[in-house]
Amino acid sequence: MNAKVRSSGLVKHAVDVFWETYPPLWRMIQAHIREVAVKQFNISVDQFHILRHIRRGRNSVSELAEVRDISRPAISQSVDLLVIRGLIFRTIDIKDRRHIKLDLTADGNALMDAISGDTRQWMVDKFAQLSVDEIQAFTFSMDSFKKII
Amino acid sequence: MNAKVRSSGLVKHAVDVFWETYPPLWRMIQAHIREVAVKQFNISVDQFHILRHIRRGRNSVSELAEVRDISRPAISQSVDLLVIRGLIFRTIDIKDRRHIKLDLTADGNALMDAISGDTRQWMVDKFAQLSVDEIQAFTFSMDSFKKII
DNA sequence: GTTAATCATTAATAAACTTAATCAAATTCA
DNA sequence: TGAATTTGATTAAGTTTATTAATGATTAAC
Repeated sequence: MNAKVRSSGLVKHAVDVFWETYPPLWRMIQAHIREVAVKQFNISVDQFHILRHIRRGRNSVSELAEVRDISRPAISQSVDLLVIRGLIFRTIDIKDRRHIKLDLTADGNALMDAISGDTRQWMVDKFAQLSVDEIQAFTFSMDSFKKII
Repeated sequence: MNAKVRSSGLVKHAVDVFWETYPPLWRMIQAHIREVAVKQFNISVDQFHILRHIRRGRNSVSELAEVRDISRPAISQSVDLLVIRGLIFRTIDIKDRRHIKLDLTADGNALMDAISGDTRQWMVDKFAQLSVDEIQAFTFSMDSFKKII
């Protein structure tokens, strides 16, 4: 068996393991966010993610649509709701009046601080159940994935 | 700095890295599935996941609702569509006539073979861009996550 | 300067989800 | 036993959230 065949089996196995673990872990985290965001703050998980992206600097409808992989009108509608709820606000770019910049209001930031803080602590508690080796392997491999995203 | 503090920083960093990589990677894979499933076979990504779970043995409405974290009526409706499309079929359990087992038809299996095969190959190609160390770290860490799911 | 492209939105509609109610079957227990 | 409860699935009605097509406003291209 040569190196090519060995590494090929390695990759196939990695893909199998991916499907066993990756989706359920993501679902578990989404469920926790739903618990906090919906039950305590009455915003949907999708709205949470939109706020999260805006906070990280994806502050236009087009960028949000691209990063969330849904249509611009859909984002526009969600943004509208978040504006009405006083969590974000729009500002027209003077340089190019087609661009509308989105930013979190003080309320929006406070809400995100609360949800992110809660979720983060919950995740830290979860991750803390793993060994140092396991954490390091996770961090290392996640970093490596940035190359192929 | 003692071990506790070091490992705490380690965990916090892992959570940060998680948010940088995990959601975009998942979105990228979902986008690929959408490309194949929707464009070539005209089923939604959610329908693909339902078929995937049925194929893996989650063959009741309740199990699917639990694993997908949505209501049973929602699953029931999706299942109905998949039955109409001839991709799955229902069988009543003789032992307990409340239970209705779901299974893929020959068409359903063929469709899943096509989509899974395509997606799997695409993922293998993606993963193959990583080094052996990186793949092994990923597999190791994903395996370790099974403990906390 | 007219045409084309870009960014965001509105309008109309469709898909997918929710809760509440219903039905059928099995289980519990007074 | 048999009445009440539980369980699994579905139906019904209504809400949310997405889509496509069309519109408005602004900028870029030729």
